[in-house]
Amino acid sequence: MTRPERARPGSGALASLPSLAPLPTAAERAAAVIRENIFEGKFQPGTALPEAALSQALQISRNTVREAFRALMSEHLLTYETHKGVAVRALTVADVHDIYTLRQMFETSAIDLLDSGRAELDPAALLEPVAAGEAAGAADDWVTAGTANLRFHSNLVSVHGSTRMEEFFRRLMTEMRLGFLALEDPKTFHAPYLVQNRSIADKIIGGRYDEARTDLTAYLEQAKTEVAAAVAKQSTVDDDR
Amino acid sequence: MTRPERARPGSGALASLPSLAPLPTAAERAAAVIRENIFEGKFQPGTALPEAALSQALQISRNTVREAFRALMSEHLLTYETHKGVAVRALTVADVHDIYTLRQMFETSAIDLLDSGRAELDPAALLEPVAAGEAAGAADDWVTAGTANLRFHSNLVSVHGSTRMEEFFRRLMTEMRLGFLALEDPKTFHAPYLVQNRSIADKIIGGRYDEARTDLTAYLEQAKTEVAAAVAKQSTVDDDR
DNA sequence: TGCAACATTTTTGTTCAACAATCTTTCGTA
DNA sequence: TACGAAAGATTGTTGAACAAAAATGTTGCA
Repeated sequence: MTRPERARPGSGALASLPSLAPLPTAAERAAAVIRENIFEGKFQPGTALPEAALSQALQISRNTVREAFRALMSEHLLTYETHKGVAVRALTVADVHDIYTLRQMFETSAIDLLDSGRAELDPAALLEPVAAGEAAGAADDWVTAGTANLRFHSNLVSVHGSTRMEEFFRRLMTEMRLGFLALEDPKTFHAPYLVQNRSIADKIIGGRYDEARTDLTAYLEQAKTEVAAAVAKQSTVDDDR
Repeated sequence: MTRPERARPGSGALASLPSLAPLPTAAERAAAVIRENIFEGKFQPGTALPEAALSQALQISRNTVREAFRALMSEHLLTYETHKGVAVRALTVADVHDIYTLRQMFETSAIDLLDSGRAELDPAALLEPVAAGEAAGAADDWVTAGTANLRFHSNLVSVHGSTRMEEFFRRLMTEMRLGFLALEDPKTFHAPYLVQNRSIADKIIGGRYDEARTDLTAYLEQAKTEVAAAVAKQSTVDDDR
């Protein structure tokens, strides 16, 4: 006998839940804490993170702090120089342009794939993040809204079916979150995109691929301009300090 | 007064020279040695690398060995599992397909860029690796020929002008070298591609982009089949051991 | 004052020995 | 043979220590 069908969270929704299983190693837990602090804005871009300070704050040995740093470096959240230690990554305007150029390439080619019938897409993969973004926006939680937004675009790229592309795109999304930190008013930035994501999702699902491509390209161009401006402003502020 | 013009190494040629400057930290030097051993075939794919053994062999402490491992993990040369340590990466057939799909995407879109005049290319960037490959082939040095081959394709992708794409493509090239390790007869594999690279380079430089695209696609398809077969064979051999 | 050379302090790079936690292997028993 | 417990090997982590490099502070001089 089968159990009655009941509503289940859409694709990707569970991914945003905090994992219940505690991370196995101290280094990973430390990395998680540091990562959290970066995205919370506690450790601002450009901030140096001395090993001794983190060792004391997290109550772990310096060697373990270093392991955590290595992990975050490979996530491109920290920069490193020999004998100078690590610092929270600060995006440059060139970074922002590079990132959006690649997003344009990966996302529009995903639509091409759908358009030509070489790939298929579960509508829920787009609708779930859109709905999650709208819900977060309604609750005035713009960090969650931003993350849902990124999940929308990641799921679109997933139609390529390439594990390496997904991994690479995840990296780009991580860097986007660093860029979001530079925004002065996240609400003003994110709110319009909630509407646009809904529209793009509908067009893709409805098979109106040309319109979707056009809208997406405009979307990315606009977002790039805004984030680049925010990052530029941030770097001038840093210089003044 | 100007010095007389004299022959200079073409673009990228110097990159293949061993760096004279010794690496600053012991961890980096250790990583270089391990990397070397992998590509020399001394550490074969799938081989576990115990920390204690490397520590003794390289005369460095276990902590430093771990730092070297971290670096190589982020280069995707080593795999890692908690409490199980690291092992030399062994490509799967799925990996090979994924890699060639992405190569196809990046390389043909580079030609598109040239075709539409949105980017330009220094002919030397293609001709130098082609010549280097031919020279290495003539000297029966198929490791160098393989590396020159990869440089040819990297330089093609460079026309995108995206630092992240270049970095990502370098990763793919590194993984290709892991795949080359599975080849039974490198000469039989590489020799035909020396000729094809020359032909593709000529067509690109000559503006015959459609032909170049066709040839390149055929090239990649053929190479994918061969490397996938070699990797498949290698994995069955490993299973038998 | 401005600046260059030197001395001091801080921070990173690395080692070592030790122990806890987790696999792997071995081996005795049912 | 199959199972499971004990023994052994390997990884995860610590803390202290010192060398080496970078950052900082100080002095002396033009």
